[in-house]
Amino acid sequence: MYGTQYSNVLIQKIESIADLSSEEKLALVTLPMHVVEVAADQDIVREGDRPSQCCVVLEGFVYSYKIVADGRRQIASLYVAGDLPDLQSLHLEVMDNGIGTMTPCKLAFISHNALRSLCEKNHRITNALWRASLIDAAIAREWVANLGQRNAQSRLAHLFCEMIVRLGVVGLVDNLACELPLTQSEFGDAMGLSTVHVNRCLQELRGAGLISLSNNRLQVLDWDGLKRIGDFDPTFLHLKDPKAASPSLLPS
Amino acid sequence: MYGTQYSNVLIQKIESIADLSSEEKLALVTLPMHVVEVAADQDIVREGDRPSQCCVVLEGFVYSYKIVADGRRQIASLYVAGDLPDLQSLHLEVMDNGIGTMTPCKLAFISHNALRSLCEKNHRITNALWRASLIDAAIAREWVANLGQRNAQSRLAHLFCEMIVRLGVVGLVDNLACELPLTQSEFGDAMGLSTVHVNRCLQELRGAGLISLSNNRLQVLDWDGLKRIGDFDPTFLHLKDPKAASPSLLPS
DNA sequence: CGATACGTTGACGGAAATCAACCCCGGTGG
DNA sequence: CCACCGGGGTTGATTTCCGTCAACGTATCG
Repeated sequence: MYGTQYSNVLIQKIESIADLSSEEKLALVTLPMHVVEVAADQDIVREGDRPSQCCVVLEGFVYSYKIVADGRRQIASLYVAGDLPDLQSLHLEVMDNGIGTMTPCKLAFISHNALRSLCEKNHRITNALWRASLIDAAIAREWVANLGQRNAQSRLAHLFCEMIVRLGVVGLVDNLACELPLTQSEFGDAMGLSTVHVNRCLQELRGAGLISLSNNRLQVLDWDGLKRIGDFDPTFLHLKDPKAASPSLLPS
Repeated sequence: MYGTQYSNVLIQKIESIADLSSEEKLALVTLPMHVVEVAADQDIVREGDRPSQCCVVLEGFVYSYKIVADGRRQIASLYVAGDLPDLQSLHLEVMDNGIGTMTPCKLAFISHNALRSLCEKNHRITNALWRASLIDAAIAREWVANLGQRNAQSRLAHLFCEMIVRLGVVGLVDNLACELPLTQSEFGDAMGLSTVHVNRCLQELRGAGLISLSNNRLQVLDWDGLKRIGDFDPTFLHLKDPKAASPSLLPS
């Protein structure tokens, strides 16, 4: 089965970070992929697994996580439409983190073999995928700075800015608003905070007129203010088009 | 100038994570590189730079960092002999972090052009370098978990374990001891802790008989104990040889 | 010799965790 | 139909880990 009808989201994502010729787009579109619908709160791969395929998020929210000694969970990154949560498995045999769905998801699976042979034929696609994995790493480094140096309010503001920009790239932001279906406990696991403290910080952000957040929906009310509180600089997302990093300037 | 006499450290590092044929090793050894000695506490590249070359650490300690709003610094990773601290610049135009020396260093610079043309000629080298950058990302994710979920003592213990394994791979560990020339303030910037608290935690780790640390030298006294306190699992380093991840079992 | 960097110690304060309720709401099943 | 339940959100009281401030010791170096 070919996932042609879904491939636009992958293409759109790759094109936001690299240039593709029309033949390259065709090569990506005709990649054999296997589209699957997965319910919420399911593991896609687990720590220790040795996947033989990579997964593309077509719809829904996916996250990667690590469990530490006392059972606490750290969410290490969030993945949205167009992202490749386990691209690393193409070159790292065993998974050092788990990957799961936060919401019902539509996922496309592409075998390592198909990806590898495409990469051998086309350096520019190799480079684009390599670049995608480097951006993933850049996001992880930004999270290190976020967790290591910023206070709770700032961390959450930074995360909201990141998600607005990343979701904007794939057309999931309208007028500074987007779906963001994380529970407060999941925000806590992502930002290294307790649920209770997340709740209080959200109230402060709401009270300051920066955001509204309810029913899994984020609405940014003051983009510049939120950026300032979150100390957000979109450089680390390495978008080709810098305008995409200033969602408040984009037409909707 | 060819850096043949230094290339063994790069080869050794790449071989610890991927297989190389002798032609591939030759290709790496004959890569045109420019060897430079740099004093301690110098920036190699700064946030916002657009490098045209990548740097290989031959000797010394290098780190990457980010400065956040109020001037605080987060050290995002440490790099030792064999590491490529700014490999990302091969595919990401502008640096989103700075890179600096902690000690006097010997560095080899390789132009992006040379690296790119080598990659075009040889997929296996491309894949090995890609793999190196994915391991970098895996380390960053592990740091996210470290900063987000572990307490101060545990974070430091985890860092010590990581450095023992990574330095062991390039032959810089003898009998569970290595150079680790970070000041307590630098440990703090790396682990998101204040200098004072680093100091107190180090005393606890020393008091518990797990390590001794002085004069820029780390001696692990109880590897299993340190691993336990640090909740350390070397999977995330993705070494080819699992024995290298258990330094206490290795002959010295 | 003073200057400076690094390490150490004590006192104090604060950000965030923990503990424990309680509310609201949608689902479900007796 | 309504009682019950569980998940998510909210709140207050209390605790704890860690940061900040400030002082002091020690070693190195120009």
